[in-house]
Amino acid sequence: MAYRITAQRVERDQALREHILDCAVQQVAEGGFSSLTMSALARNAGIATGSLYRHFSGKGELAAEVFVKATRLELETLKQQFQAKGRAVDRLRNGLTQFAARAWHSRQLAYALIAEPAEEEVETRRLHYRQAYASLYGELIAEGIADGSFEVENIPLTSACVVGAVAESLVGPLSPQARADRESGLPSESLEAVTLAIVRFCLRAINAKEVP
Amino acid sequence: MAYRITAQRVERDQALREHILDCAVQQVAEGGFSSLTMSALARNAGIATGSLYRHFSGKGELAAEVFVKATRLELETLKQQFQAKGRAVDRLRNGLTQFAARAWHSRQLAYALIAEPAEEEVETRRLHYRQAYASLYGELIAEGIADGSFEVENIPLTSACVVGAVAESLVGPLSPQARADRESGLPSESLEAVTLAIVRFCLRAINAKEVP
DNA sequence: CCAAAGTCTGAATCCTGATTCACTGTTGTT
DNA sequence: AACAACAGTGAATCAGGATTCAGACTTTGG
Repeated sequence: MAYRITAQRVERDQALREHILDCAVQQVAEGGFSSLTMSALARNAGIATGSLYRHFSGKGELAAEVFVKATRLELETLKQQFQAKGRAVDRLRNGLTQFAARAWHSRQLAYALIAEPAEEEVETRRLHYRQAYASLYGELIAEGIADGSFEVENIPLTSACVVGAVAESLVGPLSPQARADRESGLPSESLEAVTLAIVRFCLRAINAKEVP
Repeated sequence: MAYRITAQRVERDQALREHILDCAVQQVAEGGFSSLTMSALARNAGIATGSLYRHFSGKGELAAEVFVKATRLELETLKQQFQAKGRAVDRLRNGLTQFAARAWHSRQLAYALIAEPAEEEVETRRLHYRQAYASLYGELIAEGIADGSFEVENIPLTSACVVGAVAESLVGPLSPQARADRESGLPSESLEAVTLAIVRFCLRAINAKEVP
């Protein structure tokens, strides 16, 4: 016995793992999942490709963790808004507004998380997190129903619709295509217009008593 | 001069091209885009891989044409419903119902067209056709507004939301994940429940006077 | 029937990244 | 210090599917 995994080692490993993930998220934020190659990542992180495999079993797992790390943040942020105090309508409106704004301000990342084709493992997580988003909307909708400000029959399906509506109305404006259009001078919707439309659409869809 | 492209040849070429596309669509309908490989397709179509390249410049173009062929059919079908005679509400309801039913009955294909990751060229078309769907909804909504049965401020964005809501509520139930769940005995929503939820959601979102 | 101009074939090749692994560097124990 | 056990390196290898291309075969016009 001449070697033991010391606490220091464990810490370093964790730190390095985080460092790798941070670099990976940044890479995705800048060039989407398609730009996330093992060699580029290794270069960015300042280590050898082989070393990546000490921390992740393979590309799929890595990409999935990147997705989860970034998505979880969005989910938590939304959750916080939804679980604040105040009326359900206001919380929903604030949450949606903030979500759209965040997506707007890091388009590439938002597009990558919402719609960019990626590894099977990422798609699995995507489905899972869409469910999670739906549940979040579902809870809030249920509260709104309870206090009489919303009216919805099938909460899970309605929630799915909301997730879809939000995603689609954002992905259009966020897509690489739209970016190309924008750069070639075509006019496009502003954040404010998109936000307003989404909020109205969703509030009406769930029969909110009060719509801006 | 000892060879000329005769009419017969042209016909044969067109027929073969269609045959290849038909086989490709069928393959996608059975196993999604991921099952669409050049060699499998060649085998299915009864020709050599090299021959595929006489009809399509490459995999990307081929996949894109497959997508377009299948999607155009759905779009046309929906268009027909939307441009039938009758009140806008009814046309919208009928269109959505039919769209959902068609997706439900060929799940794998619907999933492939709506959400499966695929070649860049396919993604481009996907974006384009989502726009086309949105335009279709947009026209109908405009008509409904004109006759006073709907009320919407931003038609393009609202239409995008509708597209998203429909896609998401269908893709959930249609996804490979959901299929796995279903097969392992978990209960899931019925077509009727999904359709009703979608119709209600959309009609309310566009402020329809009459909601089932 | 022949030569010219195409078309078809499918095994061989190319491409693009992920993955491996023999070797070198580190760390912890005695 | 010396050794054992692990960690890091990155060029070489692998994987898997698209693409090519040198014949073999067809069609056309004379």
